[in-house]
Amino acid sequence: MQNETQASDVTDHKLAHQRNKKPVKANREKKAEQVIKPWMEDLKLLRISKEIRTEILSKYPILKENEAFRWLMAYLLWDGWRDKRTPERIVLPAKLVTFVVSEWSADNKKHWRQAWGVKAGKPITASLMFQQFSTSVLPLHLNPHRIAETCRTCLPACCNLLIEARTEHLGTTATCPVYFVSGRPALTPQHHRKVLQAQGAMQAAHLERLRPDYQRRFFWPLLELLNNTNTQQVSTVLHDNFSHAQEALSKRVSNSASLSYSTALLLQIKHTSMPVLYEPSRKGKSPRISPVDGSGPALALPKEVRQALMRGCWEFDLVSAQLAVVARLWNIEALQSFLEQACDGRGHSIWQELMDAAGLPQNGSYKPLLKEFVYACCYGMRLPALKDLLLGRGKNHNGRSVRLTQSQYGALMLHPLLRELLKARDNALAKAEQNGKVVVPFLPKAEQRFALKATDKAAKKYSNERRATARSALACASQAVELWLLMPTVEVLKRFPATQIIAHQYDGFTVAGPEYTLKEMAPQLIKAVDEQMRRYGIASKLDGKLLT
DNA sequence: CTACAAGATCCACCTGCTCA
DNA sequence: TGAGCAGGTGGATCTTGTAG
Repeated sequence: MQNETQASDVTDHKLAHQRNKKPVKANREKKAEQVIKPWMEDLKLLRISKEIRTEILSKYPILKENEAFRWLMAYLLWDGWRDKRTPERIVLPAKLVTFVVSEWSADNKKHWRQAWGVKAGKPITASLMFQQFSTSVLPLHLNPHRIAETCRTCLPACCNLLIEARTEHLGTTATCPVYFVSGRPALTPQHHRKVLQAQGAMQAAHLERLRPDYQRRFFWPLLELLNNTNTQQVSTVLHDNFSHAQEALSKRVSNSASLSYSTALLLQIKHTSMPVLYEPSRKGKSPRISPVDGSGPALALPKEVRQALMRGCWEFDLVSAQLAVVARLWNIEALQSFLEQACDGRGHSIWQELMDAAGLPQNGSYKPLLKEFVYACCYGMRLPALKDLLLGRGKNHNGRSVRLTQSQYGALMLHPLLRELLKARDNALAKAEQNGKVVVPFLPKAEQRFALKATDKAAKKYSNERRATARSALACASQAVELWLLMPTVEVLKRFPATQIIAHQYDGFTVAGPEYTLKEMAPQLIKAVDEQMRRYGIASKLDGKLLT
């Protein structure tokens, strides 16, 4: 440990003082343990070796001050101070550490500041502690709104489970990896049944909580389906594919920050067998259904990693969904017929068309840029900003290296489809501002109107800027349509009880199940959604493929 | 451009302590 | 008791990622 020497300077004399007071020579180590019995017992149960236990005591007598700190220390030591007899590692969330630190007394904080050479005024953060202990403990995600509550209730319970798990494994296996992720331990098989019951109850409780608000909404069946998944099946799929996902992650060319971010997410997914619960946006700004509290990370993984993680499942998504939706909502006939041809296989894709128009090479590297550009068009980005986006100026660059030249930009903007799109969206914006709402006639009656809302940014700084609110309403409207288009899948999925959705990503979803069942189901699913789209004149289709 | 989640970091502001 | 400063807190803004 790099900080041993620093800290021992501060605390050694205190310990010496204690010892001088009670000069019992018999067995210094044993005596030391007796003095701070309760937390030593905990450390024993956690199988921190005696060698380390006594070492901790001599270096950090201050440990016994706070109960929460005692546990934190045990976790950190487990990782940072490993020896032959304490080989395991704990992963714990950054927020949990921060929380525990916030429970420290002022003296305690002062002590550690000194020990670690932290400048006064600078908070003791989780990352700082991780640095100090040079561990591979990773900061993980927790919902900040719920963290305090989670920590208060979870911490003691988790510790008990941890102890139980390790006690049960004593003598049976040499190693017993127990991880703490999001404050929840991965459990031994012995606990599994209990956990499944608890998870079932959790899913039921979640649905009951949502019921009063959303039961009458058109997406309720989907919400019910998503929140009734069999977690065991999901975690089996993920567990089997974990090595593939790691491989995919290591192959991905990426900067180290995003790599460690993804690694942390992956670890969290691996070691939490929690059900993925979904709910509509909490802020009520979007009709989209997204995962809640801790289940989100699967969505935030880079696409290729996520696909590797779900190998063997079928992934379905709508082809250029938003574009097709706006073509319909804003009556852009040229775009509509172009997309129809592309879907039928008569034409080619819109991306290809635009790349050809701008004279861009067909190696796929420009597609993400174009995609971002086109969607930005759909959501009302103004011309100068659009130009900056394409020419690689301005801030929002997302680490992309490609950009268009001035002449490529000029050629692209001359494309008739694009001009139509821009014209139509300006009309739509103007109309929305004039009416104070956006109306989508083919949605269920109660769901047709979308009031103008300020975006987060606009609400803060430009609360009077009405354009921004019109943009947001347009976004909500087309996102609702997207959800509406997917609704027929619920009926189909219910006909195949062996299958289930293991991830829902706004315009698509991933379905797990037996291979032959999936194969049989896929065409029916695609047919159902395509019918829905034909009914409303949306020029898109459901694309399904087996992830390999 | 929209929406979402979580983490890191900075800074304004508040609290509470010391000393004259 | 008020001036001045140290230390802590919470909000804003940035970042990462996802989906269109």
